[in-house]
Amino acid sequence: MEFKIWILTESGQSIKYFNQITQLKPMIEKEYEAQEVEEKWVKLWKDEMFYFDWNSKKPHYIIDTPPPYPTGSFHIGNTLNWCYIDFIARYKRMKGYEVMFPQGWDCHGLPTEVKVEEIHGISKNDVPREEFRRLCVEFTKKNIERMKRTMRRLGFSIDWSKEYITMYPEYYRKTQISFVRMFNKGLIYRGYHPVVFCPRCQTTIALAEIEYKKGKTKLNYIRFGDGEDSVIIATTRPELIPACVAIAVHPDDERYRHLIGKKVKVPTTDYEVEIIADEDVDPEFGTGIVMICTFGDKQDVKWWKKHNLQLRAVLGKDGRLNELAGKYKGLTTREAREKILEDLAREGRLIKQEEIDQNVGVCWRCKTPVEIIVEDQWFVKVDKENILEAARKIKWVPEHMFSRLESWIEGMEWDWVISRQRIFATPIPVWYCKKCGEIIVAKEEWLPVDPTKDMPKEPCPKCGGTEFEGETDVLDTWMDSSITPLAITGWPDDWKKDDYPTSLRPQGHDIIRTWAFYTILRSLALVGEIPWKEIVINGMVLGEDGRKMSKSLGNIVEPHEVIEKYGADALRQWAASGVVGDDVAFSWKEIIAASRFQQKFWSILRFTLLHVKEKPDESAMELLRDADRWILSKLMKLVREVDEHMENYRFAEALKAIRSFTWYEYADNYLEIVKNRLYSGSDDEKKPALFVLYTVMNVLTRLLAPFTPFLAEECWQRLHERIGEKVESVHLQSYPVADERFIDEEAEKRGELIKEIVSAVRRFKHDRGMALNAPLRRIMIYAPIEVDTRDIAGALNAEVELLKEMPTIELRVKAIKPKFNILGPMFKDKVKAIVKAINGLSDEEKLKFVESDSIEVKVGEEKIELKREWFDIEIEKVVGGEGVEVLETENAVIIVEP
RNA sequence: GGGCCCGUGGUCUAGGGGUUAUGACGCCGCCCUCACGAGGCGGAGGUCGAGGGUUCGAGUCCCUCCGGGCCCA
Repeated sequence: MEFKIWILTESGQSIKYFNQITQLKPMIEKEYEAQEVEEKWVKLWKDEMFYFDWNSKKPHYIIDTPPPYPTGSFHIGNTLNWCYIDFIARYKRMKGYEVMFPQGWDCHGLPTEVKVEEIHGISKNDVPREEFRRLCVEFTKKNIERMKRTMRRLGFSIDWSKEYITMYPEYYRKTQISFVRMFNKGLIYRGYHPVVFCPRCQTTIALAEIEYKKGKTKLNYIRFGDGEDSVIIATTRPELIPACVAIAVHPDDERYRHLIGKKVKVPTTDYEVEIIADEDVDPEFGTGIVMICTFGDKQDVKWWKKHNLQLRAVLGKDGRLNELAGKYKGLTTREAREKILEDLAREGRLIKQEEIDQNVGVCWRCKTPVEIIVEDQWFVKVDKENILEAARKIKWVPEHMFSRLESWIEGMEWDWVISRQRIFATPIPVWYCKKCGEIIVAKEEWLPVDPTKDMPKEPCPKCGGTEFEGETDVLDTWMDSSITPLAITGWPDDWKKDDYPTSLRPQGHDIIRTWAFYTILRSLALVGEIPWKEIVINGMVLGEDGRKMSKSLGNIVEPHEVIEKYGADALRQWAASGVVGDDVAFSWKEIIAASRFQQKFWSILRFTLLHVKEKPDESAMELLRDADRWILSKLMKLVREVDEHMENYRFAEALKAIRSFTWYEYADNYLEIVKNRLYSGSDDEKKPALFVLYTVMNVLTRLLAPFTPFLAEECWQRLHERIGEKVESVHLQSYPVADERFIDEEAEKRGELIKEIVSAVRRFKHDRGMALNAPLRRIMIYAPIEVDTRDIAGALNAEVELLKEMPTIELRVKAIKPKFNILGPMFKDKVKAIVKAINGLSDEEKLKFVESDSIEVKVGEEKIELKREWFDIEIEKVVGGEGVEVLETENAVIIVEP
């Protein structure tokens, strides 16, 4: 490989953080090949670049990264979330922090179980629990690998040595410890709770597993009680009358207010229930009187909890009514419905029936309507006040996201149910004594444990029994993921207390009520502290049509499609384009614009490398011209601005500022202005321009590094390779700091004037149909400040003369524009009249006003003195000259001899 | 039904009391300028969702309505 050797001698490339020598070509290509460059750096960058070191003396910055659910594809919504994290991580790292950007995987859960059943054509109960779990683990591993590839391709600066996987014993041991500790603190208990149940599949199912099917049903009007105090209720579930525990009306319903508090007998039974008031009752539905049963639907559960009603669990797991239903015992719901309606009709209690539309919850699998039954479940106590108070101590970005959590907490009606009747999840480390029924919770040192195959290491403490029944219920997945900030800080074995709370939680607003809420709850319960100092919330990614991405709408875009067409950096720039917290619509236009910027930046690099051949030394500083000082001053202000935006997570603003400086100030103006000097100037003339070229490229690549890590690295390396300097990755450099020596307001004014003059003359050439580099005979400039004309001459291809005095040009006041922000508060409603008076002045009066600094006008009967500085004055210059064109800009008069 | 957010040229968007409303894409015209034609220069295009209110002055603040989005019932 001769080529490689040449590179070695030419540039001495030997960068400790790269896996191999970079193959830089001596000539820079015209086109930026994002694919090629990005794939090269994915291979060259070493993971160690981003390893976090607990012993580092730098301030620590720890990110509680979301562990995604390993579905197998890292989607565009994840991309947005992770881009934000990576912008922050890279920025903080360059700002001198020791950054931890760990990565976890939230493995457990129903979708994987379903997928595994599908792939293997089995039901989870067809194989031993352990075998089923093994299949899930295997499937999940593959998915994780696929997602990791996408994440690496997107250039995320993840510390892969800090990877955690919740389905592995090392992690779920922590989950189990957290369970045990909270149980021992009395924060976890076992109790009755309604659950959704499929009578055909004989299993409880999660709310997420319910499908809703539109259908028709009959609304039955049924009379409860007799005589004066009888009421007519409307129900679609007459078979649940034996489960009726109350009757409810709306508190403001005039028709029924007198009934509140009274009791009424429930038909088909021998007991009475109370008539209560509740605002959730819809007076428009049916008769406006509703019966509450345990349980017809979720609303019943809500009422049951709220009003602390008794429980009449008439429905058994077999889907039949039990002894509480009296003579209807043993009937299925359908049979019971017919029989009860028959009986009620005979008694004259069935007043009428009408057909209505109804959404029935059905089992996603067998489409059988689901029922709500009551079962023993495990709960975590929810201390609403405590959690709210803690959540207020966290900085929410954007702030209004806190109110989502707040309203959620305030509306919470019951504790967190953490038990699931599933398999692929963290086992609940509990047994029941077969002899006395005592609950035996595992000791910490026994963990991790699977109570369905492991047994307690001690006899029952209550009765000494040695036979146990292992808990088959498992934990809600949120029990795994709500301890992530603890897990990444080494809890419980080697907990870095001093690094807690962690610095940042970045996550989507869709899981504020779950992940954010549960994490705060658990952190308080386990260590008594908030989990993070700040939480940055990202929005959802919508399709190009502004609707949520979904298969049925066909508006899904996958990251790999974008990467293949435009590369990861372009996708990352798109991710930066929105406001943090807002939903962001995907946009190919934005991607294309981003990739054009990359090409523009590449062209600038190409131009830079054409001229810059060695590292400019400081002696260039003394030779700087106005144009040079101007762009350097602007550059430093850009650095300040970008830094401020980054500190406040305003990525769009930061990137926009970089892009517009690069393109519209630097490329379109500065480079055009210095071109002539670079091509045909003397060494002393070139020197300062080269200094600028080098400095700007050096600063811009670092500013861009968090956003476009690949492009930035490539340009950074090419620039240094060109000047023969060994450098480490741009991602290990410090973020630019504004060099105050270059901030120079006067130079900026002169630079702006140069820019103004150059573009005015270019516009003039354009209007005349001349080529922009066509020669002009002579240009004379009159301007309020003195300016270096040499670059103007070069840029315009003309001789330039600076006039000391305004040539025979007459002045005329073109416009007097009132500054309303000054006049408004001073003269209130008289402003309009004043403006009218000013506009009514003659040309001479106006000129006199401008020259004398004040004028007196009459408004009605009143005389008002007006100051010049209360107005913006526009002065027009009138020239009598011949054979010249006069161009007037804001700050200069340009006389062109074509 | 509840909570939160958002309606600005054709499309997307900046701006959160001050005159003439930002930029991008698209559109129209001109220029093959030695880094870039996926470029440069110039231009047309908006009664800021509707109605009311506060104010000397309202995309901007308040109220109502209409439309959209997300989350939760």
